[in-house]
Amino acid sequence: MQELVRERNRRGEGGKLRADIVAAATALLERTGSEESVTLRAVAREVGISAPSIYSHFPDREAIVDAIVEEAFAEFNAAIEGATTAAGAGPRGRVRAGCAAYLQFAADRPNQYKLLFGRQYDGGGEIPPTHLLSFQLLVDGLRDCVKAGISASTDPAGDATAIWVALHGYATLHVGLPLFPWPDIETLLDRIVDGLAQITPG
Amino acid sequence: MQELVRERNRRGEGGKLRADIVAAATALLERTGSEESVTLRAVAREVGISAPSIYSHFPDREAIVDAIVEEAFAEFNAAIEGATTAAGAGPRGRVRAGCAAYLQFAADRPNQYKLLFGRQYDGGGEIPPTHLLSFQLLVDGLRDCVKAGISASTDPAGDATAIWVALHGYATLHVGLPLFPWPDIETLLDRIVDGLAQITPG
DNA sequence: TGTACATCAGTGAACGCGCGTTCACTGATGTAC
DNA sequence: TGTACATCAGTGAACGCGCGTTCACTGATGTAC
Repeated sequence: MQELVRERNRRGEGGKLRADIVAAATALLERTGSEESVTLRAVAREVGISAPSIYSHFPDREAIVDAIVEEAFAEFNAAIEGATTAAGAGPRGRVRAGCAAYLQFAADRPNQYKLLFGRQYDGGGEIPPTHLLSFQLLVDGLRDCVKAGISASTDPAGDATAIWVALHGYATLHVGLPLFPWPDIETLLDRIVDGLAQITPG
Repeated sequence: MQELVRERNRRGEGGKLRADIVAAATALLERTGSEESVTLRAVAREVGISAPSIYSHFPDREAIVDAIVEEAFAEFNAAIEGATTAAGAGPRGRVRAGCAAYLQFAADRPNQYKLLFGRQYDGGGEIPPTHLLSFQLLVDGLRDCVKAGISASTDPAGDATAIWVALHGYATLHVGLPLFPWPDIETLLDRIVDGLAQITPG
């Protein structure tokens, strides 16, 4: 709970406050563990401004949360994409690296992850592509494995879904149940990827 | 929001109110979708009593939630155990039936399911056996598959963990993302069980 | 170069709300004599 | 069978709290003349 008084921005630099608000809200979310405790007043306290100041940059509390989600998805996608497209690995290696990065993000920022994929989403008639980029990369990866002759999959999208739910399940259960006798993460990842992508042995 | 006035219990029947409170709280949770909205006052409204009446039966708000969890786990475990021990199926059939019942419970009562496995649990030094009964049944089921010679698993507990996270991931993602092009649930279950339990083809 | 002024980046006080919890109580119901 | 009384199953009013949001404002900073 830092109660520092912020220095006022220069004229024309009011926009800086917006970024500070999102950063503070993100920190608050990660620290407190729940979206509900990212209150408008708590965010203001964290930034070191008065509560009404937030209304210059966000129409209401929910808009702050939306901004956290947007920024978190950007960083999440960048992490997965970066790991997946890293050179020097075959198609299975790229899929594995993407899955590992997925779990790494969830482990590093569990509450941001929970916000990304733990909320109800039924608005807008269609899921924004940003939300499915990691899934899309996974489907592409499985297709590459099939092309390379190392996967027996006849339905890469369906198998990618199976892998995705396994990753999501591990990401959320592992955080909530740290006392469970979890197997080694590398072993578990191998089993999930090889078992569900139908990687041919040998 | 029923605002009905409850009939006062007879003497010696005060205990009935406890059950009514838990039932109302559970209904409220399932209807509103979040634990936070199961407030003491909302529960009282739902039952049709005044807020202070709850203190005869629960020391505080959290105790109500704990009671929901306890009851929900009992019913969840009964559902899985019932499906698993149903006669007339081989070891793989029993595992599959248990997994199907797991997903059925999560689909029927998503918010109770979320409360069971979506919360942080690090208290008490050890996870209560009630919370892991379904997992234990799954491990036993995989062992039976190995014994029957239809699974190549060398680590039933580890493979059961992989299956569990996949089930959990599907249960939670499916509820939150209904617009996603989900594959047929039976197909997905087959892939998860056969792929991760290392069921030998044929 | 000096000054009036517009604008920008905020603030402080107040509102109504629902919350958890405490307190002193009430009135029906069963029981002892 | 009648009645005084204890007990039980609740109630109504009040508290302090943090919340989201609105309102009228302030004071520093840059700009036009």
